[in-house]
Amino acid sequence: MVPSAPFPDQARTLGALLRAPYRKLAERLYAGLAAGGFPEIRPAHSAVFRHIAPEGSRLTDLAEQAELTKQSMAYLVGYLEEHGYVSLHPDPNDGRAKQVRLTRRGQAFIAALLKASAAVEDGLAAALGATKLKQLRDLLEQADAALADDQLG
Amino acid sequence: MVPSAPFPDQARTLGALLRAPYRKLAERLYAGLAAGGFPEIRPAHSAVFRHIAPEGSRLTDLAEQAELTKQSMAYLVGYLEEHGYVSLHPDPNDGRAKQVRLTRRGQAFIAALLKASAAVEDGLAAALGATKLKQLRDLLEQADAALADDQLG
DNA sequence: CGATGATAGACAGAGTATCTGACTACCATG
DNA sequence: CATGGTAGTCAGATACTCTGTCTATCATCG
Repeated sequence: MVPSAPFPDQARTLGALLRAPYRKLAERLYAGLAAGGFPEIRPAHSAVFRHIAPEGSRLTDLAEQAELTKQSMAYLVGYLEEHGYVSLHPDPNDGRAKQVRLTRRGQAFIAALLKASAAVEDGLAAALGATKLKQLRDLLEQADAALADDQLG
Repeated sequence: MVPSAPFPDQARTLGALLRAPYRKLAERLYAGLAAGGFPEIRPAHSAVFRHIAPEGSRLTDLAEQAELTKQSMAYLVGYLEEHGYVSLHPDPNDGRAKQVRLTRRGQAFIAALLKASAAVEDGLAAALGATKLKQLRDLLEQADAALADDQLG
């Protein structure tokens, strides 16, 4: 028996409502990707894949877009390089900089990720209906935009 | 200039759509709580506060509800005890077990958290409209329930 | 063109949040 | 009361993030 919690359902915070499905989704997704041939990729690495440009990105740019420090991004990129998902090249226009580029394997991972994500969404569309799923997406975008606004309480 | 990313807006995964507002919300919330007198509480500690029963909970129960190992939960609870948010008591019915109870400070923190969360939601209601916020909450719950279902693709 | 300040990235070290494995003390059942 | 299960601890590892510091390179200005 689970005793009453101090956060009754009516009072579930929006944070809790956002976190719960996110966790489940991420777990499902990365378990599927691991089973599908990409076992070394973990959720944190999406910070790289989400922002890397097709023509290659500089470490500092990746860090800034992901809102991480350069050191943290270097840690993630180093791991991905070791495992063959990205390659590093000197930037011809800046002797200090390195370009991070996706390898074929990195591109294959992104394709698999998008496919796996679409599969989960299809399952969700089957459960909720496509209309509701679209609504959810739209509302999440609107909420995110509102939360990015510093005016907010 | 930000170069084109391989995840165009149309293709933003649901995971990305869930994570972005969650991160912003959590940052806003915990920054506010830190400023409001609870600087030592971090998001991970919500695993304790979310599940602890008013009459006290056993460590193992907390761990199970939060889907963490006993060791991880012990780590979080130990920190909260050090900082005066919970107290530990022997379980009168089981010599092996300990009850974790909220102190007044712990109760005050939960009250502040709920208040701060409500404030953010009010801001969001002002930005989106109360109807949309309610819809978002409902859809998140439905999506979470669907994701908990193992049948899902 | 050379000095000065800013930027890209690397190196060292730390802290948080999780895990696994092995252990002790206690409970429950036969 | 022996045997097996459960509650919690101890030890150690890993992942991911940070701060501080440093070198090499770039950009600008006199």
